[in-house]
Amino acid sequence: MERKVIVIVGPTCSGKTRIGISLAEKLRTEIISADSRQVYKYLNIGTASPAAEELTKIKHHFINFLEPDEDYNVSRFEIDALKIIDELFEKEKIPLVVGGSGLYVKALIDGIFNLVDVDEEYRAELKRKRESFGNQYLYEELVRIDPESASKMLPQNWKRVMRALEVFYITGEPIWKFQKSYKRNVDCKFIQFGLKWEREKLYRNIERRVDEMMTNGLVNEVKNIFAKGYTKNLNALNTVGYKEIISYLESEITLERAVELIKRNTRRFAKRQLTWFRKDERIIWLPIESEFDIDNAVTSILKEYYRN
RNA sequence: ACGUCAGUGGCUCAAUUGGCAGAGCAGCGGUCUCCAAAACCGCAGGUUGGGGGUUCGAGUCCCUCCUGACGUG
Repeated sequence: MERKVIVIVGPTCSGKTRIGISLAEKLRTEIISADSRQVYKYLNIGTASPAAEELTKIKHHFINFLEPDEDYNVSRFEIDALKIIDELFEKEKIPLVVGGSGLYVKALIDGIFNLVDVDEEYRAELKRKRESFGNQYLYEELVRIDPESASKMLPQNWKRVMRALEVFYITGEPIWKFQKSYKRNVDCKFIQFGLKWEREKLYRNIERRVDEMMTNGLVNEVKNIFAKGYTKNLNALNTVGYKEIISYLESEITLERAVELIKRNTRRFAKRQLTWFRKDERIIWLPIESEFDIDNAVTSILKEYYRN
């Protein structure tokens, strides 16, 4: 059997979940989710995770499989997802990847250099340094050890600066060497499909969905997460829909304002996703005008898949 | 009708004594090799309600008209 993988990408609220499930049913296969937030348990409403009944109908990988305080990252995703892909091929199923986390999808398709495990202690140290001395301090440290990478970043972008420092600390080599030399060989062909909506329609979908999240009890979902003992500074909760509700629960903003912000931040997020995916010329874009086209998209994907 | 206040980008507002019309939000574009729904960067947008006047120079002062809010009749 030829090792071809179907990948569905697109911004939030574009109908990936629905198309994915519909395709999975037709192909009698399973879904590999490439979503950095749906990986967490208890974050369902706010991440628009597939509904419980959908999850029982179709097997989904990487949804609700981590506690909110567990660490996860792209590199682990690449390794884990490749393993699932192999397993599916062995069962003679067509792997179906569905997701909106651009970097996750990219890592799966093109690979990402995989260093030793993250050094949590050093990360904490960098965090402390930033808190006491500021971005500029960290940046200057990077300029000293890896001026080439430093020249490509700004001091304000502390996450990148920290990552570069971290890589140097662990390996003794500048990060750009790994970025440049990395090559992966996987005997798999990935066919990517992107769901393309008119911007205005997409934004309308977003607004409608945020309203739905509220009526479905997003506030309670957040309260329940706290009730389980999790704290607000978890990466899992640094997520659109959650951070705003947390601000509301801490009386920093009104509920109305929180909803407004969720809508705004989701729009911005969608825009960033579009910027990311637009760059990838391998994506086959499927124009979608309305909900009805979602079914047509499934047909197009199947046709394209078997044509290849 | 008279009086008072206001009118500046799509929205909310800045702009010393008259001295280069600015900011936030919204919008748009971009960056991205393990916290990525994260973390960043950039761009555009204005005949300052219209018209006239004073002045080297007007968002700002004067006149007039328009619009809106409030007050009095």
